[in-house]
Amino acid sequence: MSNSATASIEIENPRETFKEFMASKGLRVTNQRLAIFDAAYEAEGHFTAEDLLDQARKLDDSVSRATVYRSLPILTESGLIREVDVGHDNKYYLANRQAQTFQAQVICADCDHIFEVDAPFMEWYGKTVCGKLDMQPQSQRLQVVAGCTPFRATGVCTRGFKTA
Amino acid sequence: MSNSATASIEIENPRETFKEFMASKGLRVTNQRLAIFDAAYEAEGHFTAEDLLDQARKLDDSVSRATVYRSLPILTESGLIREVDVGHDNKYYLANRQAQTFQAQVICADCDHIFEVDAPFMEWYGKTVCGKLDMQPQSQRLQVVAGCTPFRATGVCTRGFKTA
DNA sequence: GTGCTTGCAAAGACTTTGCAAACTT
DNA sequence: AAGTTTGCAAAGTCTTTGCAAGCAC
Repeated sequence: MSNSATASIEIENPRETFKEFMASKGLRVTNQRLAIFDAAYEAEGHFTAEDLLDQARKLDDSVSRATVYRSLPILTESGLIREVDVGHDNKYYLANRQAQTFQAQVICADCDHIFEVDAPFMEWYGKTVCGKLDMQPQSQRLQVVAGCTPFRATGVCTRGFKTA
Repeated sequence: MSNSATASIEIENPRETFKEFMASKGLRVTNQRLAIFDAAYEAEGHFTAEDLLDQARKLDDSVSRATVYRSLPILTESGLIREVDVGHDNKYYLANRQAQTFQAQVICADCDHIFEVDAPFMEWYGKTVCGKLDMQPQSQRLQVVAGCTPFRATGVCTRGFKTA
């Protein structure tokens, strides 16, 4: 799926990077923050704040919901996780294992799974449109909601994501 | 800004169209629903549910917040208004005066104004990506958050949108 | 008259915040 | 020791919902 020439620099040691980020910002390295970080990087795909709380508590049962909500902005600011807002529902988050460039999302209307897809032209688009408006792009997002052809034909989610 | 070949069919009589839509769905034509519709079409640009409540009450002071929230899905389903979800904050809505095709949004990071921009290639993009995933596109959105060059240079919003 | 709609107020869902205790540096 | 950070619970924001009265058809 990702066979473009898009640069995709692997982040070597994300946990250390996170500690260094906190140190550089004068933030303290607490067990709760590390548990939340670890939980985020253990996750396979996208997760919500609530998912993250559940997983972080398995690593450190003192983690509270408040701390998760207070940590998410730190994690996103560090670039180690990305926020993915698909609207309507909650916000989703995603470990940024590769320092990815421009990604679009395809949201399955049948199983709600979120697919991440490279979309390098988003950068060009942002610059082009903003140039006309005398503005400077800061971020962009592109999302497609789509029905799953095999699911609708067979009634089964052949990709292994549950049907709800 | 909108000089593409995009088809842009003007809706002749939106108010009648709305009444017909309700009749066809077996929904009753109430004063409240009409006031909400009228308020939506009086609005210049984007508005929130709360904005709509305020304006609709000027036309019919019996309109309640609950009815606004209950009417918004009807209005969007009829195609007479569009929902624009820029994430984070509330949802915004917009009278669909022209039956517009594919539009992207540019959100000003300085004054929060939402610019609507034609982006016909979104359709192509949705089809292309979904084809690879064996899916069928239902809707798509493209949004760019951008800083305002003149505002940052002069400290004044030269477009006339307030500074916050 | 029938039953969809309404306003009200309460409930929900998700997130933020005040405060004293606990912890990092 | 100094000052952040934490958990808890309460508060906040936006939206939805139960119910009896009211209105469109």
